[in-house]
Amino acid sequence: MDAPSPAPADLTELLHQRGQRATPQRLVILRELRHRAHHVTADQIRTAVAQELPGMSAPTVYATLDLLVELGLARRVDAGPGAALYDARAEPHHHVVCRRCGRIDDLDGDVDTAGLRHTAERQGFVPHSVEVVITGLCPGCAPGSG
Amino acid sequence: MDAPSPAPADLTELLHQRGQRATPQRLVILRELRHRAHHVTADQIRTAVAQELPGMSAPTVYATLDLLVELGLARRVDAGPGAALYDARAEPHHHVVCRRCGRIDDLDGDVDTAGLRHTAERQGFVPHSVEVVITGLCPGCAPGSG
DNA sequence: ATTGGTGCAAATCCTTTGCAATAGC
DNA sequence: GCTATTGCAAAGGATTTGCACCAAT
Repeated sequence: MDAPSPAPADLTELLHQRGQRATPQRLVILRELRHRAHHVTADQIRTAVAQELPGMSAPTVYATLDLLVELGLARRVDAGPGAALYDARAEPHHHVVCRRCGRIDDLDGDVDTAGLRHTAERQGFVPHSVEVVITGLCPGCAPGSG
Repeated sequence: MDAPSPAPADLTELLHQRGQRATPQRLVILRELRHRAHHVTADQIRTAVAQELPGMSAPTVYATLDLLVELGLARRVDAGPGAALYDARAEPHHHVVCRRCGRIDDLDGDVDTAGLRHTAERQGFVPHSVEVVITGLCPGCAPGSG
């Protein structure tokens, strides 16, 4: 199948390879990100990990999330105004955003990202990740549902 | 110099149908948006139209862009941190973002948005627009290009 | 011991809000 | 004339920066 969620130990190794340090903050943030099935904001991460590591600062959260994205262990999703979202789901997946209530859900199903990547390559780009965001009305906000 | 592109008169009519007013600010912003081949930030719009309508305020620009998006005449693209982008290109198109220099280009080619919309519908969503953003390295930043 | 990382607080940037004056209908 | 819309200024929220202390290697 697909990747069986690499253990957080990988992060330690990855960091050491780059001459960086495996701090508790980094390990805990990645674990929390993986523990969550869905996308979270930087602030939600901060709140969530406060139980394990009280006093973690916002700059640390942002820096760590950026680092995880750079390492390819997390994805950043910009879906409209407000805070950016992060997730560490192993399988590729995309999102639907309700433009009325702001709700964000996963879009399951097969997306031809290979084709999209190929198109980008033809333009000289080296694709790294593909984000698909569908804007519309969620079941709760769609007319005729309430 | 004048606009051979679709007449802004459409906007006037659309607004009147909704009991709203066709102000010069709205007409000029839409024309400017259509005149530009690419995506622009709200602030770039403000700078650009300053020649025609000096003193246009930021709130007006944001409100107008929101309105145009709501009317389906413009699209908002969230591609990473920083300011949101807007464009009024008629044909569906998507974007590639360089994660090193931040450059944003159009991704040309056929994207199966119909399939994506259908997938969203199966989840009970009413899709409005589909955004595809590919992150990676642009030709200038890719290794081996210079 | 070294130096990368963290926390604090303030700064910065983007966007929205409140209200009086203006201009479109 | 009625009221939507504008402009001003300031607030609001998300993210980043500078610097001193601490902790991972």
